[in-house]
Amino acid sequence: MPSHRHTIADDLRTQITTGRLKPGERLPAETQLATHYSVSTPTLRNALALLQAEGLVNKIHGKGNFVRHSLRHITYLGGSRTTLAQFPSDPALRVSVHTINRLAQGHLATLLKVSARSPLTEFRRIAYEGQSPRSLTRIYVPRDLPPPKYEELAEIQETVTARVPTPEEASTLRISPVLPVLSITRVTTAPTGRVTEAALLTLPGNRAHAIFTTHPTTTESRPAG
Amino acid sequence: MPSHRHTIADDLRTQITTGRLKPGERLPAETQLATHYSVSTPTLRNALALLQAEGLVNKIHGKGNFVRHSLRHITYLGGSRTTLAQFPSDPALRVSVHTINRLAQGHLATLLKVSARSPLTEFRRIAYEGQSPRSLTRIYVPRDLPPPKYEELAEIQETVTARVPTPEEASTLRISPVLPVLSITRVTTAPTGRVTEAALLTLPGNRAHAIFTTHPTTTESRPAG
DNA sequence: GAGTGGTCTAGACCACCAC
DNA sequence: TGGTGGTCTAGACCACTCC
Repeated sequence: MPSHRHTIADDLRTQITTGRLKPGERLPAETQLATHYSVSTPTLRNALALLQAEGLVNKIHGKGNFVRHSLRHITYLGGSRTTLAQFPSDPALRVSVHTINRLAQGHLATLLKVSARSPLTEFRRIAYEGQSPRSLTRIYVPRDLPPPKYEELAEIQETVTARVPTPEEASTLRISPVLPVLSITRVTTAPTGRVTEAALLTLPGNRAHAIFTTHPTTTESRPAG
Repeated sequence: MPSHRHTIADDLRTQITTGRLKPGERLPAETQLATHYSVSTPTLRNALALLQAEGLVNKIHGKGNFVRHSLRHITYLGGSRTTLAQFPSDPALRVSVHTINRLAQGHLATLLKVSARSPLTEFRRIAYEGQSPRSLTRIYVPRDLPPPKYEELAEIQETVTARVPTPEEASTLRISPVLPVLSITRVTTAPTGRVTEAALLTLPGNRAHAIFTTHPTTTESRPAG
């Protein structure tokens, strides 16, 4: 016997995938849906939570539940030499940037190999596709370093994990707190050994992947095409 | 103002990470915890759901909530030339392997660039630390190919995603169905262009990360900006 | 201000596990 | 059989968005 929320989720999922509910369309209010399915509002919300975790429904506080536009899949290309100036290099995206001056501390200081309380600049970028946020990037650069010259990058190291978003990330990306996110920490090092930049990317797991390509034997480096 | 469930989760998380609650220990019953924190049982259960998603707590129906044993962190090193013979190269781990003969189909055929119904060998490996499974690897090789020579690998491509485990993966790895997993698809290609091997790794997100290191060569062109 | 979702309460009943 | 978690009810009040 499937639980109520699953039968409700199945019904709504069918309506979405068959196109009876169209992308961008607002679902009836949760109270109305609860009445329609003869369940309490928490139960109906649990059903919607399933669809959110699948990325089918986008819930906006104060506005309603919307059928997601099928967003383009996000492909993060590992090892690319772009830096903060070009980072989300897709011109089709709208990007907001906040710049914050702050001091290194804790994990961040370790990552950048600087001492605690040394000055940093933080760039907090959110990329939007239409109205939907699709990625959050926090970039940290030591403020006492000259802008890096890309020809002189010695190493790019990317660390990838899967986790649940922090409450802040969940609200920023408008995703469910239980939707896994792909978290990429990208540290670039100059030949001098100094870390020129650390970037923390958070991508919704249901529509993002990261690709890393290695050519072990040959030294030829062809751009991917 | 943080919500109740977060403050409760924070408190329990502190008790777990500081060792006041020890690995394997059973937490008080949910009704008792709800009384202790002066919240309703649904609210307390929401708090526990957060800890479950973080992998700190293991919930067993009819028995209780248990503090997870902390296992060693899993580091997946990207771009390594090891193949199925050496894959989880840690000798401290116990590894079980099942070998299955099967036919390519669907996504798997695409991945291996072979036609549907062409013969494959599947190696299904589970690595254990003590009694706890820690990783699941499924390796597929075309059966009509000679064993690859590692000197002749032309390309290793790794695709990384974050998602919730399939029910089968959750039970195999003994993790919560809502705990994110790091999923790595690793495809190796010979100079001939043939795919020699595809490996699907599933790692519990809360104790695994993947590291990719790139050393840009000076022959690469600077990205347009 | 009207309507929406976010969170929470204080229970209820059922399903699973061990004794 | 007793204790545990799984699911659900029928509300309540707060926070956000838009007009």
